[in-house]
Amino acid sequence: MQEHENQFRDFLKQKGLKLTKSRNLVLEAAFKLHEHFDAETLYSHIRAANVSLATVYRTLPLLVEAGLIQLAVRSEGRDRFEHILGHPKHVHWICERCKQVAETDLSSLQEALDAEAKSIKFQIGQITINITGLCRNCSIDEYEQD
Amino acid sequence: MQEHENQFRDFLKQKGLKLTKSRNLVLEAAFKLHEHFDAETLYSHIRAANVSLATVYRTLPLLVEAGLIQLAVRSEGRDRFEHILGHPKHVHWICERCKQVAETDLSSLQEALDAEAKSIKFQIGQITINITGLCRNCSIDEYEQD
DNA sequence: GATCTTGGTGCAAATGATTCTCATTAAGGA
DNA sequence: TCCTTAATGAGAATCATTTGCACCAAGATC
Ligand SMILES: [Mn+2]
Ligand SMILES: [Mn+2]
Ligand SMILES: [Zn+2]
Ligand SMILES: [Zn+2]
Repeated sequence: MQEHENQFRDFLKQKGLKLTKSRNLVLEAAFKLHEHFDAETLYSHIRAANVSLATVYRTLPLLVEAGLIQLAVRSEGRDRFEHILGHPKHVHWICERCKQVAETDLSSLQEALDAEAKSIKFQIGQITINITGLCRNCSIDEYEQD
Repeated sequence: MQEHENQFRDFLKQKGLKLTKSRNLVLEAAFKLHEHFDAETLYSHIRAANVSLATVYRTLPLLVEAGLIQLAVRSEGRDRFEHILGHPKHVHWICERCKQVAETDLSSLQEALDAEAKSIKFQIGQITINITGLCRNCSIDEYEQD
């Protein structure tokens, strides 16, 4: 039994919700993927098991509330998530030109954020640090174009 | 003539776009408001001048590209923006319970981010740091509830 | 394990923010 | 002032996400 399964079960029990076959499939799909995913992607991985897209949409916020996944970015009009467990906090560097998303460790910023949170007495749930701009390749291209 | 007007005019000229009455009204509305705003809000402030909602939506990305405004948060399904000029970079502390958004200065993090950017040769455009969780009041409430 | 209560599910229709189409207008360079 | 062409208003179209509803299945109880 994986840790995320335990965590989800505990979360549901504590909320008086049921652990269903469909919810479990959504969870498993989310942890099988190791990149950002949207609802449709998750759905494509489990539709064969007769899980509806609506249920995927209904389960996603549960996983977020359980602290298992989080919204990573929103691109092309769709919300893209990523699982959290086993995936250390990171910064997203989003290239506006090629749309690629790079990640770097967040630890160098963590301390400053925690201090700030403490001073305003804010209880941190999730941290999103997304930086848009030009990746190395694309800023080189820009230069050459002029 | 305000600085944002100059900046917008220059941006448009450099892109070969026209400075129209409607675009100017959108710009002015965005800088008259000093909180986060969505397209509909902007629209409500200038609809009397016969500016269409479509034009508001068309102008918003121009203002973003011009570096005059940026996406602040997405809440209740709507994109909310904020103007940048005269509004130093800041972190958003978003309470999941009361939905209030507090802001703190970003300068303590700026240095670490710049160093990181330099090392991966990423040219920073905009920085979004949004932290969700519980604000002081709401975390007190949670405690009392149990 | 059978029963019961209640939330969960699939499916299809609804919603709503954002985008697009198109006929008409107006920047702004010549 | 004239001309070219992008921009605009109005409304229709998109499409990710949400909902309503009739049936189903967790999981608590006995
Ligand atoms: Mn990520
Ligand atoms: Mn802000
Ligand atoms: Zn790139
Ligand atoms: Zn709060």
